Amino acid sequence: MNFQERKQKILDLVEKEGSVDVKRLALHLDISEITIRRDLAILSEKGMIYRTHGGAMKLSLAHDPISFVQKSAVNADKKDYICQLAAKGIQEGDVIFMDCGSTVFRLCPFIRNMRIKVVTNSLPVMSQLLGSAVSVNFVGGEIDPERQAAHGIIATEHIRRYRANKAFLGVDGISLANGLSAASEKEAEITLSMSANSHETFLLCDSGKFEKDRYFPFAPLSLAQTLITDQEADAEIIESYKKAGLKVVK
Amino acid sequence: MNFQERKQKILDLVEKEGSVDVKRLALHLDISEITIRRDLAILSEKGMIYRTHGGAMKLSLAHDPISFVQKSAVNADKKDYICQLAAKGIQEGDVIFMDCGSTVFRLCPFIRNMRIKVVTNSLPVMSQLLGSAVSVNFVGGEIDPERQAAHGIIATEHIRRYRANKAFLGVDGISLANGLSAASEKEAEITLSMSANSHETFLLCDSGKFEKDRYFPFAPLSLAQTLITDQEADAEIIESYKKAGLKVVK
DNA sequence: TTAAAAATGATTAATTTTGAACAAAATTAT
DNA sequence: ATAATTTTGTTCAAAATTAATCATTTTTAA
Repeated sequence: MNFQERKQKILDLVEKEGSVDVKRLALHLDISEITIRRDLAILSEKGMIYRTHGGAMKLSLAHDPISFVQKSAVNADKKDYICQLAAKGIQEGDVIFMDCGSTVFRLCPFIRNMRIKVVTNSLPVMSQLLGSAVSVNFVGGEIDPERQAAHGIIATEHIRRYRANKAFLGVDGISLANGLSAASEKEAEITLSMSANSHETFLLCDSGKFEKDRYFPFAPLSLAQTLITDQEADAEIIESYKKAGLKVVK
Repeated sequence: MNFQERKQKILDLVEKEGSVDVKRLALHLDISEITIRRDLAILSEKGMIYRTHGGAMKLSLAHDPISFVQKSAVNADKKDYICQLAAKGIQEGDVIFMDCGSTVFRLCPFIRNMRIKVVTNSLPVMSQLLGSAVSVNFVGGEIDPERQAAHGIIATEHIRRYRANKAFLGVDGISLANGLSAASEKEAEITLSMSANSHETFLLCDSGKFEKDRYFPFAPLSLAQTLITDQEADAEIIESYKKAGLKVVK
């Protein structure tokens, strides 16, 4: 295995994983650590990776959205389960909306290899899907650094310019009495416009949010056609949502 | 087995496997290693394969895609000098356009602490400015993964919605005869609309691009009011640009 | 046929790459 | 803050690869 081949593998791994460490590379490529270090030194010299203590990182956009990745790790299992179900509802050629929720974000790995168009206002989603088979359309507007997403008049106008088959949206709360609720007006606005401009709306919502109302109730349950949730969801509550007209997948 | 036959087999193998090594080729083609080396030297001389230590590999695998950050590091000194000058032209409260050129990208560190609004179609620029004092407005649209930026109808429409004091734009070529030229139609479109919607247009252009024409000439010199360049710029050329109406800063 | 030219192989020296050992620097834990 | 650990840089030696030189074989052409 010569330098060129190692270089390929290292770069691939850095691209795929976001970061690598010397030990694992040495083991994986079956070569000494000192050589890996030399390789990394060359690659970072060329500006192709960012050298860290003990390894290297992807440079470019990787920095900021990483913080989001960690946040989305709360209830990761449930969210992944939900996303895996959601991905089954997507076909090649689809045009889909994805909002800036942390559950929706976890849909990315499941759709990277699909030839679909994604319209999103979420920076982390875009970052995850760039360079994949997915064609990404980012919703423009003022960027909220905290939410890592675009919101506002221009963003909703942008969304209105497009027509999607499916919208995959997160909500912060859902209840029979007050419908869907969000933690901020801004997010609600995006949810509404994405839903309005897509043929079918999927709600990605873990069971922990059932019968919880958040700061800003903004829509009836009927905004969505399908609710995708996890297996711990209470049967009785599900039944009541079904009666309200939602198709529930779990 | 003569050279022509070996050449064919070597090329086939390189194509199929991606990479080959001298030892195996010598064994496989039943010929000495030195001959294989000579063959590889000829093939690589002709640019048909990439010679590595101990073997050879496919050109496409050996050549690595230059990342944006890496590209921006070419002529970094000149670019930084230009950007430092450009930053002096920015005041608190300004609304500025920044395009997706690699020179413009390097303006980011100089403006991070300014309370201004930046409208940009460049992902790296946005990434650099997020979390700083700058308020970032990202131009939406289809994201070109290679250029790391948004282009197209929706992007230009988005730009038209805003009015900026100043536009900081890169060009790929500039000449007295043919004006400004770009490497792609898409980039030219963005440059034009940013310039049209800002009060003053600054061209950030290192002297290496003077009197060079690129693929797509798209505007006369008069599109910009000010040209910011480096100190190595030829005095005579500068004089001619000044006569054409440009204010030149260096 | 026979000399000249070209291609190949063998040997050896030079170069490049890799690995090992250890001190210096940086990071982490106490 | 201090000690322990990890990571890194440096130096040197070993191994692998290549380049150079020259002899041998094969091909070419008069």
